[in-house]
Order: sequence, then structure tokens, then C-alpha cells
Amino acid sequence: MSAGEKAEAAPAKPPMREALVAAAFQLFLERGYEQTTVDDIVALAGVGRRSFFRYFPSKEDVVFPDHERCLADMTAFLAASEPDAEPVGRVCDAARVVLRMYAENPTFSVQRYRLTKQVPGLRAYELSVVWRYERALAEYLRARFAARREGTLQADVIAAAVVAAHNNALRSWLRSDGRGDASATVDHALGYVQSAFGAAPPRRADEQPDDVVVVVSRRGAPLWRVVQEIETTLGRTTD
Amino acid sequence: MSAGEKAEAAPAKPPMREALVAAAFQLFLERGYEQTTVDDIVALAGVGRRSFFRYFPSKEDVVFPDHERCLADMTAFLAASEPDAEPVGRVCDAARVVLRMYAENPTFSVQRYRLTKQVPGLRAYELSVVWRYERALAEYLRARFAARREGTLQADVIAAAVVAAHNNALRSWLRSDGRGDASATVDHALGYVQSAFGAAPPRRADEQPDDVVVVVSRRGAPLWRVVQEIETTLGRTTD
DNA sequence: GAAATTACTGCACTGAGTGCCATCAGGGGT
DNA sequence: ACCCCTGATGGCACTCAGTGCAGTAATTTC
Repeated sequence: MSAGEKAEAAPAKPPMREALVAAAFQLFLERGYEQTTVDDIVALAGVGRRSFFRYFPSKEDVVFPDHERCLADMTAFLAASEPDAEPVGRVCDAARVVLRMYAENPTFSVQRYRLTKQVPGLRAYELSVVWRYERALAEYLRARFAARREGTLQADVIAAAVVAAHNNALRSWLRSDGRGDASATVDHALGYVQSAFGAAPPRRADEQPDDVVVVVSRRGAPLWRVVQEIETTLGRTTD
Repeated sequence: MSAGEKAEAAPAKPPMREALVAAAFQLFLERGYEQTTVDDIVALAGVGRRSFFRYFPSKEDVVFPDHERCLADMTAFLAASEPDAEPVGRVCDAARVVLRMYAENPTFSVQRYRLTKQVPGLRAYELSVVWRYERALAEYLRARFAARREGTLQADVIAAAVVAAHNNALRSWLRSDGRGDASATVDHALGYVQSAFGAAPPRRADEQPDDVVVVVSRRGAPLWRVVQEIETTLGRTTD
């Protein structure tokens, strides 16, 4: 109302949207999500109730105001991939696009994390948001794996693993109130996925592609230990 | 519906619950989920509206009437694991517990699949159901991986991969109207996950624990191929 | 300056979900 | 038989999210 903003930076971005988000979070933080009605929000923002649902299809959407744009960004990022790019590494980079969105507003992301952590309805909504990211990754991988026999299976599994690793790192960062290094955390988590699915981290041109690795194992050790050994042996060479 | 079961197996299961599910699905199938109100359902079932919400906390829950029990079954299955069981194989078996629930009622599962596929609200609800399964698997793995450095990360990623593989196989089976072999499909999908994360099939006691295995690999091959090679070399000895 | 387009508001309505109380069945105990 | 207690049910009124429709103000366009 009283803010005399000059309309020049954003291409006619409606300030009402931001006002609604601000009013909503103010109320959510001071009395909780479920104790806040949409009428409360629009009353604080000084707008009509109908306008709220013009900008946000549901009450939950106001908690994730930028995910629609972020999903579009990620999809565009994947669509802009070079056709010979390494697929697993590419979807890992796509996950980093999402992480950047979170890292841009640490305080907002932490507030939202606390909210979604304790409101079951918001957790469920977040799942549907994350699911759309996962589907976008899986669709990209399916297209790239079309030639493989188990292409869609591998695509779905790898997409799920990438999202899980991303979320694990993201939550760990959010739990630290956004103080740690988000990029490093997520890089590490995605490195694990890449090592598991053999997305060979891009090998330098000067390396010998025909190197031979010899692994010796007692059969008494569980297989997963052997595999871990091999993973570190093979994976560490370039990391 | 017409089966005149003697009340001896189940401990006094309320028939009202079944009646509500039957009435709900009848209406959902003939006019669609969103075109059916709770009042319609209770009118057809001949019960009071309040009773519906006594048995199902929300309208969505009537579509997944047995998932609560199934989740309890799966949790119990994991809790009953022997402490030295191979963790990844164990969560794969837990996923098979869920699959069995679907396979018990193929026609019902297929009907529900068609419904959830085209109703966004139900898809979102299914995500929250699946998420609880995934969390149960992840919690089990976290406990088993407590000693590892990256235990929680590995647990989350593996749980997500198992769920993704299970869902991929399950959907493939549902898309075939429940005609194919659900177990074989899911076994194959879970085999991929096990090969990626190195879950060893249980080894017999009469084997030599001190055998030595040598694996040779060109570095040019993707890691997952190497892992597959190792898995067959080590795993085939007992399977 | 009129017309058209757009952004916003108000109002009434549907439908999900909840709290409260009345009712009715069965089971013991006396 | 009687009463009491408990648990399952039904009925009602209420809140609140979300929608359709109509009306109004602001901005653009000719």
C-alpha cells in the first residue's frame, strides 16, 4: 500500500504476490500454518480474498512460491543439454539448479523447512512438488536411455536416487540453519550416487582408458563391503 | 462381495468399512472421483455421513483402505529381521511384502491404478503413502548403517532406489491389467538395485569364507557394469 | 472520449472435515 | 427384571478451502 516502488526492475511483477507471501509467512510463523486462514492472510495484506486464489491455486502454494519457476528452469536446463553429455552427471547438475534456488534465500528456505517439517499437509504437498522434479529427471534419462534394454527402469531408479541424495544433503544443510556449504554437501551426496551408478565422473583426456584394476576379496566379507571397496578404488581416481 | 465368509479368521472386522469401500469405488468408477461426494457414498452405503469419517480420516483414504495395515506389516517384517541379515536384500524383501498386497487383489489394484493415474489429488495422496514406506525402509537402513560414515545418505538413497524400482515394476504390471507375473517383474527390477548397491544373496554356511576372488576391469567400463560382473561372480555361487 | 481489456473485489455456493450431543445396542452386575 | 456403563452410530451445526459469477475501478487503445 504505502510502498512507492518504481516499476522498472521486474517485468511488471505484481507486488501483490510478494505481499501475500510476506503476510502469509508472518502469520504462519507467529501462529502456525493451520491456525491461519486465508481470510487472515488477505486481511493482513489488505487485499480481497479472491485475489489470493488468483495468485495461488491453493493455500499450500503460497509456501512454495518459486517452485513453478524453478521446475521450468530445471526442465529448460535439461532440454538445453548437449546430446552427448553424460546423462547421470547431467541430472546431478540439474539437481544443483534446484539447490541453488534454495541457497539463494537461506533464511526463507530455513523458515519453510521448519514449517513443512511439522505440518503434515505441507509435507504431503512438498512431496508432490518433489515428485515433479523427479519426473522431469526421469523423463530426461528415459529419453537418453531409450536404447538400453532396461532404460526406463534405470532412468526411474537413478532419478529417485539423485533426488534422494539431493534431499538428504539439502535437509542436512537446512538443519544447520543454512550455515554450512550447501554446494559442497550436495556435491558429496551426488558423488555417492554417481559412484553407485557408474556415471564415470568426466575422465580427463590424458588418462589411460585401459587401466586395469585388480580387487582381491575374501568371500567371508559381505558383498556390499567388496563393492564399497571397488567404488572407492574406481571412483576416487578423479574426484 | 458375495462371498459368505464365516467370521472366524478376522477378529470381528466391521462390515461397514467394506461397505463404504464398495460403495465408494462403485461411484468413483461410474462418475469419477471428483464428481462423487462423501454424501453420495454414505447414501449408497446406507450409513450416516459421520460414520464415513470415523473409518476414513479423509475422502482420499477410502481409495487406499489397506495401506495402513500393509505399512504395519512391512514395519513388522523389518523389525523381525535377524541382526546379521544383509540389509539391502532385506529391504528388497520388504518391498516384496508390499507387492504381495497389490497382487492379492489384482482387479482392485488395477481399478485403483486407473483412478490415481488420472486424478491429481489421488496421485498426491499416493505419494504421501509411498513416502511412508520409503521412510520405513530408510529408517531400517539407517539403523543398520549406523556404523558407516555416510550411513544416512546411503540409507536414504538405497531406500529411494528400492521404492523406485518397486514402483516401476508395479506400474508395469498394473498397466498390463494384472495379467503378467508381478513377482518376476519386481524381482528383476530389484535385482538391478541390488546390483547397483551390492547386496549379496545369502551365502550358505558350508562355503569357504576365505576364498579369494579376483576381479579385473578396464577403467573405461562404467562402474555399474563392473559391479554387475562382481555380483554375478560372487553371487552366483549360491543362487 | 468511448470502448475494450485487465486487475481487483464481493458474494453466494459447494463440499470436506470436525465437534458435540442424542440415540441405540449389548454386557455385567445387583 | 432393572440399571449402568461402554461403544458404535446418526444428526446437526459449524469452519474453512476453493469456485463461479457479477460488478467495479484502472489502464490501454482507437
